[in-house]
Amino acid sequence: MPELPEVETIVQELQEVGLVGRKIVDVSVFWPRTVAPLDPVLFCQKVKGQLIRQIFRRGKWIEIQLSDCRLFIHLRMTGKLFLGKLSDGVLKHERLRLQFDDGCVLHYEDQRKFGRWQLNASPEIGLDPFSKNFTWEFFENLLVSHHQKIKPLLLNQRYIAGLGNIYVDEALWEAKVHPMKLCDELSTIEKKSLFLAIPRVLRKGVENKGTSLGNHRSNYLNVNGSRGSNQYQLNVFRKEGHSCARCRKKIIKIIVGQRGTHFCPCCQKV
DNA sequence: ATCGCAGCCTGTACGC
DNA sequence: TGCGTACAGGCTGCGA
Repeated sequence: MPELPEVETIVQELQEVGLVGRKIVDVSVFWPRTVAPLDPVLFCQKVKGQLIRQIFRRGKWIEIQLSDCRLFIHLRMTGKLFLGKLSDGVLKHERLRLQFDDGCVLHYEDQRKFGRWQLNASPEIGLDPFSKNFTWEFFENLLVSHHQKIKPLLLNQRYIAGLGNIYVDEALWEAKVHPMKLCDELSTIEKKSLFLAIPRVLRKGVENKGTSLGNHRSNYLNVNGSRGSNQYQLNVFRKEGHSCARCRKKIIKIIVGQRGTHFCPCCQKV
């Protein structure tokens, strides 16, 4: 579920609520696979007693630097972090919790159990679109050296880290590129437009504190339980049947690389 | 190298 | 109302 803007918002909020500097005095793992392949008992032993030094985002990963190890969290589809109190009972979908020295608790909820907490195993992911190294040369070279549909390439975290289904559809619409167009067949104009659109749609997502679709609890929520507002700014994602904001033709939905894909058949031609 | 599919999970929406 | 099916913002591993 959470893509780069949602994870960035979560990391910012974890910093704002003062997680940095706190000491972890206890750890509970309610769904063992969350910390796989590590044994939950071992995981608790290693994390217990450590101080939170710093919190970063790397693509869709949250990296928490502890006194003498690093914690990498991937929220996948339904992972959420909430701050609570020691007295809180175990929440319905709570899979893990960290307890701090001041009585605060960090709850990790994950309805579908896909999320992962890893110790030290640094994820092998590509360039973050906000990094200095995300240059036109890098992007252009990436596209011309692969013969595949543009959308699956943009979703591949080994190349570019942070884009997911929502922001890829939005970036392709902004750049007027058909999601099934082969990436080594994009024109220079299309490649340049896409190169600019990717950071732009992500930046807008961060400014709006993420996209919270629908209204049930499996959707993305910020650390304080509030919703982002980027869902009100989307142009194509889950907008099938709506009019394109540019040309007024109907947005349609197809499947590309096994993922629901929304685009304007008039603005985005193969 | 790339593609398509199953699998990992739970819950919701929708058709009958 | 109930049941079955499809689908969901992610990612991996497998065979073709």
